Amino acid sequence: MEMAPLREPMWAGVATILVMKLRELGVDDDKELRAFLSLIKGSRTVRRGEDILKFGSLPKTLTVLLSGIACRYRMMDNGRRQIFAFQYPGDACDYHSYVLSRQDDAVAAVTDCLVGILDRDDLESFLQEHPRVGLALWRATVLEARILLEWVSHSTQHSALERIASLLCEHLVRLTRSDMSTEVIPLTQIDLADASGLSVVHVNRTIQELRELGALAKNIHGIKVENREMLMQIAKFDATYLDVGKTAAADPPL
Amino acid sequence: MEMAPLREPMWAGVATILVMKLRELGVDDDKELRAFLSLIKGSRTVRRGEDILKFGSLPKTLTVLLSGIACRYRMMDNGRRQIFAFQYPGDACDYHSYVLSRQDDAVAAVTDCLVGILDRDDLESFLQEHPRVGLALWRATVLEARILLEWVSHSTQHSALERIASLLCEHLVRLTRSDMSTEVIPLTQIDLADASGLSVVHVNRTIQELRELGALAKNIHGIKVENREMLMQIAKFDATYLDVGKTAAADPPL
DNA sequence: CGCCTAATTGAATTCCCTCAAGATTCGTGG
DNA sequence: CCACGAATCTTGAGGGAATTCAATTAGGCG
Repeated sequence: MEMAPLREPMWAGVATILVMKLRELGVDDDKELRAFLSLIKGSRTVRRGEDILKFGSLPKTLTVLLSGIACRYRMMDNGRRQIFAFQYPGDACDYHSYVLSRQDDAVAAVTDCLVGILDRDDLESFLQEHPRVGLALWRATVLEARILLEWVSHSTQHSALERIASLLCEHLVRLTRSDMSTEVIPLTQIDLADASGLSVVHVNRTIQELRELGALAKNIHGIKVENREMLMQIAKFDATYLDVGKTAAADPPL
Repeated sequence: MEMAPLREPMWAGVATILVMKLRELGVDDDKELRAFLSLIKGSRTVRRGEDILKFGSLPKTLTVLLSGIACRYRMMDNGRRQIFAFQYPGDACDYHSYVLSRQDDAVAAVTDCLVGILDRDDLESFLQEHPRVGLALWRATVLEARILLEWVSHSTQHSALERIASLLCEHLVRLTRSDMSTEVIPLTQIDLADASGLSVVHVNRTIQELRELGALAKNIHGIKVENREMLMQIAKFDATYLDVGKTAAADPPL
């Protein structure tokens, strides 16, 4: 499934997403940004449902998502799939395996995806010379961990309605930020079940309740948000956990 | 609560724990290790139940745990406490707030603790010059995230018995590694409830079940492991998630 | 047009929660 | 060293949210 070599690589336009991401994470030196982009050695398309990274594979590369939505997951003993994180354009797929040299979970394409490939050793020496970029990637890891943490607190203390609503809000925000259509949230109810830890049956009933309440559109297959405000309210959603803190703490009067 | 200035600071002996930790995380240069230790500017004792770091505080420092057990937590709307992570000697208390400049959760002492304080700016410039240490701290963050991830997968897919057993196994391993007594696991059933997301009542019943099964000691107040093997088996415990991968992938024949 | 995946519905069950009251232990000060 | 209050642990009963199992319907795609 190799791409034909192109003079203008197909990810040229899409690289701006990576730049945006790194800027958000605190890399503000244009030279560094460009240098980082030049680490991308190739790209690969992955169709919906296929694995981007297999469980247990030895990582000689780092993979970044350039377009589409992916998820990090693991198959449990009982045959169910547990999704730990969703990934949007600009997110790296396998920070964890990069720093731990171990691939303990797999990454799959939730929609059709385009991914970029960086060489592990290239990146390593790059980070030696650009510790600021290293810090940025570290930040990205922590942000991902924060999302997981948010899920944990939701899953133990809140009702299914709130949890599903939360999950949908998160995707709504991340879709918007990635300039993707928010017309329909491109997740199946099975995806939602695997991510929330609820059964598919109950996810279905919850979705129906959200439709009944008017938060989601009725008579439609797929998940379409009808009333964004209402959904946010049901989820008691607060998007700050998705961001690097540019709040008060960032610039204290020191 | 300032310490009297001592010629031999009381954390002198305890510093070896930090060195061990950093070695595990891949820092093998003795000079770097020593330099890192010299960043510790002071220490502080915190009594069981007190906060080490308050929610929302502006971090000008990084705090490392030198002895005792601590936990990262957040108070939920409904008044319950959700514990996200336990910390053992050598662990930093607030990586997250360090890289995000934001303190979104609090840290409390589960047992009496001694913590060391590093200056934020000192550390920042140190990391600029020692990117390898930065990578090590990044690794530590990822390891912490891995533990959380393990909890997530357990909490959705497994029974209370397995979950509590898992939690206990984790502490057993971490106590052992920190050269602390494993006679009694120094957590209350309330701590376990806050960490697992189960109700105290149900934690209690689960503990009793574990006692009945012979995994925990009977007729004892506090939690004492009677049969380590059995507990591991009940939890289907696999400790690899607690480690930096020193497996096959770490030294490929390149 | 037919297959496969996804969505939907119903019924019975189970695990865990809440509420509420007691028993036990710990820590602290007298 | 003992006593008292506070925290922790224990026990019972009843209820509810989400699960499992099983079957059916609807859509998407070749």
